Amino acid sequence: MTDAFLQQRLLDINSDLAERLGIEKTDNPENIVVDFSGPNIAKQMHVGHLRSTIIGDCICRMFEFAGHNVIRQNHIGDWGTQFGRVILGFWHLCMADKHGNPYYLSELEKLKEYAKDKERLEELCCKIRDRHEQDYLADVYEEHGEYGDGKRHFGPFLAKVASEEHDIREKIQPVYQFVSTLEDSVAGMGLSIPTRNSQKEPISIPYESLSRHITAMLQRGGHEDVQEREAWKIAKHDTLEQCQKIYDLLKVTLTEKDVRGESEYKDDLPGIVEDLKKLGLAKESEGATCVFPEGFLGKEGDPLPFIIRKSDGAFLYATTDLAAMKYRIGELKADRIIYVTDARQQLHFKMLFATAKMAGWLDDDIELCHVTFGTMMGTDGRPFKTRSGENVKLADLLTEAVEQAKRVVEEKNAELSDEQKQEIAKAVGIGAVKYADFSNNRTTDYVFSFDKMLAMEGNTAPYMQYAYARVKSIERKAVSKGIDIAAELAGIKKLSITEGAESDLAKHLIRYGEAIRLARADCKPNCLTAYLFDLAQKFSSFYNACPVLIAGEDKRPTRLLLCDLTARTMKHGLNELLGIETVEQM
RNA sequence: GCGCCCGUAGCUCAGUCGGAUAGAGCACUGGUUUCCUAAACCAGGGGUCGCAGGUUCGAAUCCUGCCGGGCGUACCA
Repeated sequence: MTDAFLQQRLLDINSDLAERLGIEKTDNPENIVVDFSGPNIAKQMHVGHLRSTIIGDCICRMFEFAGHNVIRQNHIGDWGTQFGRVILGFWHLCMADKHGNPYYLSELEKLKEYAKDKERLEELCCKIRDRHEQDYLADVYEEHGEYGDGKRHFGPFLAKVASEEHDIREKIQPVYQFVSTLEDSVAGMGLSIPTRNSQKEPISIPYESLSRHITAMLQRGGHEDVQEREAWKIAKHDTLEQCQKIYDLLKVTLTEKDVRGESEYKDDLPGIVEDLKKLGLAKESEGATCVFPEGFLGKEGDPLPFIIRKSDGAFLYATTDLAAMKYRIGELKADRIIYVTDARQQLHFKMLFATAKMAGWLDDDIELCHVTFGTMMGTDGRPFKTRSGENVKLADLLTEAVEQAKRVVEEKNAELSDEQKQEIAKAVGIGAVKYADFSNNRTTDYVFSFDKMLAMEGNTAPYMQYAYARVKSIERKAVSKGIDIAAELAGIKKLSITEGAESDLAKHLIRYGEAIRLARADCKPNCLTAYLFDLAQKFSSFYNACPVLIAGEDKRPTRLLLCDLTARTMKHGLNELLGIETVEQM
């Protein structure tokens, strides 16, 4: 690389008025659908959603910057089995209301406590089941030979809930957990519970499959379930509101308009199954409707099914994903679809892609891409959980990160105002969580540690943010010394790069576009963080070796330019592409 | 059993469509503040790239086998 070339590139970047640091847009803009985040209804976002959410967001930002038309799709889990659990949860809320006792709270604790004590667990489950049966039967009536349930208590309760949604807000999540935990607990105990089938005939089913039974009935499209759907809407709205707060906190570019959940495809599901049957691809097998894509083998070497309808008639995520894919190709005109999920879903997506291909739903030029990532581990080397083995809520994790960052700020910079400290703590804490994730190779598991991610040394958010703050500090000092940076940079025609640190920094600055290209091509944010870390290191060396403001007239403009380009590049990378905040002072 | 991912310095990891003495960070050792933020910088030690073959002028990288770990493998997502 000649000096002339290097200087010309730096001057070109400096004079780029489009704020693109001299990086061109693509000549070939595509419609790129990115499916990411996808939290579940009635469950708070937990650490399991973090990676998909922020990696997916980064991918969107990178393709958008390249000039593509990115269509974000938050494929939330609001149909499927959770649906039945939410309804069952509401039923328990109703019964708790009737008894004047929120039994689900204390019983949830006990179910967890007795998890390893089979005898006591069984005793508790029997007690719960017996009360359930009594409550259910007390709410059933028969008139003129017609069998109905929920007319006395559950129906009116749901009507009340629909009109007083704020009252229910706090209760959905614990009761949902209660239902899930109860289901897990009673599995294999051989308990059964009375309910009805879709012909409104009384039947008895295994207790652990009650929520699935409800799901299946609702998916068959019972018109008498209007109330349940109304209540479910409240739960969904509530969950999304909580999620949006977290997206905003994380600086993730998802909004309500990007939400298109599983339920949006519910009316398409029977058609999907029919179409695949007509094409001769879907067959009945062990009561379920399955596609057997070529090349997928099960344990005994037999063909592996891609199940699109369960034996109880309910649809599942395979069906929904097929419907979503048709929508994205047909309505959104996707040229490329990127799915961002954990690596465990690889087989599902391989079979999904194979099925869509066999069905002829894919033009050859449509690219399907499954971007996977590893599990977040605790420092003990096991998947990151709380001490009691539960998923860590994302809201709690982020709060903790900001608090820990606040402590560091207090320690390092006690003289700042409270407001400044809080702002810095937020940028550093949230930034640290995101940066730690981005800087690790997507495909491998990574160990989550507050201590490491909040360290000032090494490839961390605070180190980057500090480097940025130091550049900004030079600018502030320049103003107080009466140096007009804008004027010096505008009039710059020729650079003077003599020191090794200057040249190292300069050469690195002109390679930003290359780093972005690499990161985007493989959907690997760590390529970008590696570049930015190198940049911060090279700047720090330069900062130490080459004084800027006291440099002679011959050197100062060049050094000011290097500072300015460093700041612009770091800010662009951190803010625009990674969604990590920078602060002017720290 | 089969499939996918991983195995690189004491620790955490980059580098993997072949290219020169294999790179960071942490930790460890020593040094640097009359000068723009020391949350920094500089210097140093430390690696048979899991093992064994093969392809190649050249392999951490590609191929085969093995060992070790993780995940998945019919009605959860």
